[in-house]
Amino acid sequence: MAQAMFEGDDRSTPARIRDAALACFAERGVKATTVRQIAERAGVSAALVIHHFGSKERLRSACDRRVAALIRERKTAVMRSGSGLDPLAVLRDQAGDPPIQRYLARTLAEGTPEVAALVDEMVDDAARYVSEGMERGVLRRSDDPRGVAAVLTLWSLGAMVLHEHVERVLGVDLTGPAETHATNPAYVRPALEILSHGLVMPHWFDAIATASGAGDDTHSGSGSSASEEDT
Amino acid sequence: MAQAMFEGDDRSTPARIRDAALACFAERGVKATTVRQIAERAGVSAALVIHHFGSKERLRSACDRRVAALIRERKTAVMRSGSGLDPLAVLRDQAGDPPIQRYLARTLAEGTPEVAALVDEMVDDAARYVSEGMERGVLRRSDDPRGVAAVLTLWSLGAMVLHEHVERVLGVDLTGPAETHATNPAYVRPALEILSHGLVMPHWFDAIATASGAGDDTHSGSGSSASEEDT
DNA sequence: ACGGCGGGTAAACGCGCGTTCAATACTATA
DNA sequence: TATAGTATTGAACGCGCGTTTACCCGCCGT
Repeated sequence: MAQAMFEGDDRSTPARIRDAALACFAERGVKATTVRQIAERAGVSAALVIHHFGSKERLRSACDRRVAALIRERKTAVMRSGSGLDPLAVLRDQAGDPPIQRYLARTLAEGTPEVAALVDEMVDDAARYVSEGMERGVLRRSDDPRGVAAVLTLWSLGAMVLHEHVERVLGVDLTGPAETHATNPAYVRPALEILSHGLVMPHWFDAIATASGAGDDTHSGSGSSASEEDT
Repeated sequence: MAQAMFEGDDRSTPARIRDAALACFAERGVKATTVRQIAERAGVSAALVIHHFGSKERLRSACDRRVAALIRERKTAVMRSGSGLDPLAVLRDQAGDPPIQRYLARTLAEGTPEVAALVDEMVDDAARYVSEGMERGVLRRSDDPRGVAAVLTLWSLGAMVLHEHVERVLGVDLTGPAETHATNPAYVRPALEILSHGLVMPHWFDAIATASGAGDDTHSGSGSSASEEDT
């Protein structure tokens, strides 16, 4: 009874239940959400939730597919508009309701096949966009454009999963609406700095790369000490 | 009875229980782990687990503190050895047992105060190391060294949380022992490339930065369209 | 010898979960 | 109007959870 059906709610009952589940999963996580909570939010009985979806697990799967569908739908528009480098751009401006970003932040680490497929698609899209950017001279060339795209995508999604820490450390809520963080320098500025100018000085890069064996695909063990690499 | 006590196990019973819980939490997650599973793994009864720790939640808190302690202990050694730029370096080489990395990967997104404090410390350490690197001319200068360090740390930890996706996409297990991935080019190479050479060409960086408002701390709204920025 | 005490346990308790069931309200077709 | 079928429900079921209880046993000080 917490959120009874509005008169003008034209969604079907299964759709309303699914959206209620989506919101609950996003707020509390899947395991911490009970079927009764979902039912209450959708303004129906717990029995009806099971009647329409068979089980909580299948409802969760329906939510996964719903999120994937919404993102795919939005993706074409975003890529057409030209900012395909940023996987988070696809997630932004989803009008916050249903809360897709928080749902993904909760689900990305849980390893469902639907989400895995979605991540794979994001990497593919990013790879396409990175390659294109390199050909057009916007991005620096690389031997491994797909690797670059993958790392880029995973870093972005990782930051989204850790949004709580990002907010505490930098004061930026990555799961909020775009305008609250897309122009917020606290996160964007350092990220842009790193991605454009780079961080390590070129001279030192060579030393690090050869020492860690990453500068040579057919590297020898190099028997190095504790000196490590990457971020 | 799955893993009864060895004769030569000199750990106290509470310590054995805590380590068993650590392993279970790392493998299955906290909510999915039952007190009885922990008890069985430690070779004791479920009642004894509660007797020693009061509740499952306080046992979990003890695990958090244990992990934090192990990392802090290792930290000084790693920083002394000179590779403080990489927060993952601190997590590596923990001898895999107990599985600290997987525990953190599970816990980083769950928002306990102990882990939050640990992340804050990692950011502080990275900030110190980044500033030092800039002064020594190893790293490129920045107006916001702490922001750079924070983004770096969060990207690394995010990749660790998404280790499952990293492994599927790039074939690198970030939660495994160091030698399996520290020299694996699939992840390290693109990451190093981005961090050293940068990605976006300098000429384009200015355009992006001003368009997104990140190039100016006292920026005007710029009323931009869908064109976004960052990773 | 013995009493108490701390480590340890088996059994049970109560709760809340996902799910099932039998019955009711509603709607459309014949 | 009768009938079939679907949407929806309250109540209950069974299970497994975290936790509690009552009890046991071996050791140590006296």
